[in-house]
Amino acid sequence: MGVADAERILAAVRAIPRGQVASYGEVARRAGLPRRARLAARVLSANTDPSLPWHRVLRADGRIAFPEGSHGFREQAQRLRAEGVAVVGGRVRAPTRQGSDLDAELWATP
DNA sequence: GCGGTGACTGACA
DNA sequence: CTGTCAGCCACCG
Repeated sequence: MGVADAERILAAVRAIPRGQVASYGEVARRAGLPRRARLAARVLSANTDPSLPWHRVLRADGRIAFPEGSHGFREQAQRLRAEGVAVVGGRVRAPTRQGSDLDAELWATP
């Protein structure tokens, strides 16, 4: 593994549009590294680039990965809300079936 | 080398 | 809805 993998993961994170989110697993998959969700998490924890939209990355179930109440948790929730993403109880509004049709791709948020 | 530890996941109970 | 559990893999003592 190496810098190349980390770079691809960072690129995948930077590719998440404003107001949208993706899971660690998805980020890894888009980086060409399927099943490497943990690596994606590691890369983010090691990241120093302040311009990286790390807050758009969540767990597969839509919950924020940090423990509730922690600094990271609060900052991520705040950053998400700042760009219009609804965060309720540490979790991003999931793609509830009844909505339109194909919002299963990425979770856009009103 | 070995065991513990995560910004993780999908399957199953 | 909550909880386990087996995979997962880089890192660290």
